[in-house]
Amino acid sequence: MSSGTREGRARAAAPWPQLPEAARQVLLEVLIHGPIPRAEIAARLQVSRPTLSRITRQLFDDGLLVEGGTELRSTTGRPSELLHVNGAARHFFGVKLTGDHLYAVVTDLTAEVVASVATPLRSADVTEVVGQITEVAAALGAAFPDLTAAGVTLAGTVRSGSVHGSAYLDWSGVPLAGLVAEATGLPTAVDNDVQALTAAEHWFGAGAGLRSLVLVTIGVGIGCGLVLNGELVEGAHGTVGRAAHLVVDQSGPVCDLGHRGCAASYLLNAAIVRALGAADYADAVARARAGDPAARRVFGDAGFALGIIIGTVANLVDPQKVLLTGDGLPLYEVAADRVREGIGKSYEPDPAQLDLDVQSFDFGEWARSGAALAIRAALTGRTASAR
Amino acid sequence: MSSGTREGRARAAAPWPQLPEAARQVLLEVLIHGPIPRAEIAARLQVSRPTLSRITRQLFDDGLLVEGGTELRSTTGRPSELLHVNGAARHFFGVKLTGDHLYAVVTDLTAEVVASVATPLRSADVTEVVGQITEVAAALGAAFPDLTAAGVTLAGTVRSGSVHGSAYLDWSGVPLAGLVAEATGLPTAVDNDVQALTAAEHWFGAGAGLRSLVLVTIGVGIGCGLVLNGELVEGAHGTVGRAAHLVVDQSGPVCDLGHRGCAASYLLNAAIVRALGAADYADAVARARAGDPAARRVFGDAGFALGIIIGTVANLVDPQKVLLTGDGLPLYEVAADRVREGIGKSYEPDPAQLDLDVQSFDFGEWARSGAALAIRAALTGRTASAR
DNA sequence: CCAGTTAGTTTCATCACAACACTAACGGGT
DNA sequence: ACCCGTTAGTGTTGTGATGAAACTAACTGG
Repeated sequence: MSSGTREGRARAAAPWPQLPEAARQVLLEVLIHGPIPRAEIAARLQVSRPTLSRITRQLFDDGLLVEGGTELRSTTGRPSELLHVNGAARHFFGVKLTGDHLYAVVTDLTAEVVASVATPLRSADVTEVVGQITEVAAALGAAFPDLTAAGVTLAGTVRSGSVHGSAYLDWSGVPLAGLVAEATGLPTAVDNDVQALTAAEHWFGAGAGLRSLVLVTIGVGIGCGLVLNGELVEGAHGTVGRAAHLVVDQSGPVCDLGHRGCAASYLLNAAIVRALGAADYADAVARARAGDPAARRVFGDAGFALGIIIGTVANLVDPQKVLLTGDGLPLYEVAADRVREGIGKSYEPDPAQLDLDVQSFDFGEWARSGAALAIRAALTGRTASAR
Repeated sequence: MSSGTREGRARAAAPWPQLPEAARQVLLEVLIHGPIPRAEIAARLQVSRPTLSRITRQLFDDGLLVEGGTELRSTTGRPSELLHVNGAARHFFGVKLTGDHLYAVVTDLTAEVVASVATPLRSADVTEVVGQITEVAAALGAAFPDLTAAGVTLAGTVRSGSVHGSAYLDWSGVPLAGLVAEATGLPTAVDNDVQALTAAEHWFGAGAGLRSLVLVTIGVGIGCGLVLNGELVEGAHGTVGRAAHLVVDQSGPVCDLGHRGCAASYLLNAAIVRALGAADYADAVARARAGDPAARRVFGDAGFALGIIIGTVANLVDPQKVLLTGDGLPLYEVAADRVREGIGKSYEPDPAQLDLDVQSFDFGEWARSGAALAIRAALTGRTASAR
């Protein structure tokens, strides 16, 4: 049995070149900091230029890096050649599972989406879902024979590739990474969706390369991810980023957990829909945009609660930047002033030092962050799959 | 001017041997994990035994490491020799400043206090305070000619050795590390007191070697420090760990910032004294211990607020351990059940996974954590002083 | 007292690295 | 147009750190 998994890994790992640690670091640097001259990489990684030359040559030979364009870093002298990641060199498979749907994408090495699919889940049974993932991987992957790794994200508690509790799928103790790796033959990483999105933003998004970062997602759920000291905070028990039930106003509505006036009771899409008696979230947003006073009040209060969350988390970890995203983002359009008010009420330092960055969102982001997870695992050598 | 500071650093850095990076890592490992066999260090640092031998020999020659005792790691074979840090090899100077007092200690390399002093501050003027620190360093250091480095802690915002805002001393933009380094001739590190205490607990205390850790201090102020991914979280603007003003109950008392029912309004020593009309905190504690119903209620509410803070922070960062300490610790003795209640109310995962560790406290800890800061700076090479 | 086992050290070949020296590519002055 | 100064990038080579292998040391149990 153990030899079986070992073979599985060997077979799967084959398409990914055995990069030495130094080469991985260089590739990562180019990935995160975009087109970048050699000199800057050498400075960042504290290596000499000859060493960097040797490493980049290897990466050129592997087709992972290409040169393109030049940049004058000073008024005189020879211009630098800029290094780019050759995205097309490898492709990755990303999946987001919800309670009833499967969203899948194929991205290139720069996490650019090149194909995507969304289908309803046939069943919530683990084996069925793994089977369906495998089918989608085969279908999408047909055009990309160089699929290198897979990443699966879902809402819930994930510890080292095993799902230990999921809000929408009633799974517990499911070694999903191993199962998907075995079924697809791809090294597979599995993580919580918000964690994966945080990592994706930190490597490929608005938070690229920052030392610290807070990501807040709003929508069907409320999520929070942290990057501190340049690393994703993983949590000792896989339950990092619980910020949904902060107390906002005890005379408020009641949430699912029975808290009166917690952030979730104002902020969740479902809470907004319920408070307005709207048909769905889109309807509620439409009413707020049309100027309906009740809708504006409900969205305003939700915005205030969001501000409290942002301010509270920022108080605690003092990040360089706070990213806000999620399918509930229309809330911010409608009630940005109330969000600011909530931040002002809770954030203790000078509000000017809080850099809030609102990132547009579509549902494909979740699946893309699965692919980003796969890229991350491949590059850090943590093939969280078959271990 | 710049040559002056450079000379200052060169003069001061002399007593600390120029340890190569690898040797520093080994020394650190022994410091944090106590008496430890070679094999374990080699495994942790991923180096071969020959390499480790070479490094330890260097450290023996420098007098920083000693062998002592043996340990049988298996039933058969030669026993391992345990490595200890030779604490007496170096001494460090630690200072805590309050608004009106100066607390100073000398510790050895293992952060064991070997001498201590407390004196009133003659003045809150920067130059005066630096002068007084220098006097105390000279007096205490007379018995320890091998003083290697100094560390100063105080409440307030500290960024790279400069004090940018202090609650009790009205300083702003004071390059304290540089000033003390110049006056004492010792490489000097300066940091926020709670940050320093967190670092001290992480290296020398109950959180030694943990990957993640939350420290909550209660007393005159409320502080919170974070260690995540094995590193102290420093904060992008030096304002990490603001947790004092979390909303607990909006029908509660009002704090200094005008918040109604925030944690600080219940929890600060001053708030408890005020609520009870007590003479001082000791009086309030005595009344609660004697069973006075009003006192028990006030302390109980404070305990509940403390529980909310602990639960909220633990929700967010999911630490391996939460350490509780500070001069307000009698509160926990009196109202442990209400603290647990507050945690239960706010902490979302299974409360059993929250490992709360209450650490006894005396005021010398603050100064000791200054020395720990100095040790940390010396060992990580970050002489935060003269830069 | 010897075999078996693990700890620690010495020796030595290997390898990665940075210093050095060189070529390449650019702007600007004459 | 051409040279010069400047910076980017690349071979070459000596140095130094490392781990594999072999060896010695220290212990237990038969």
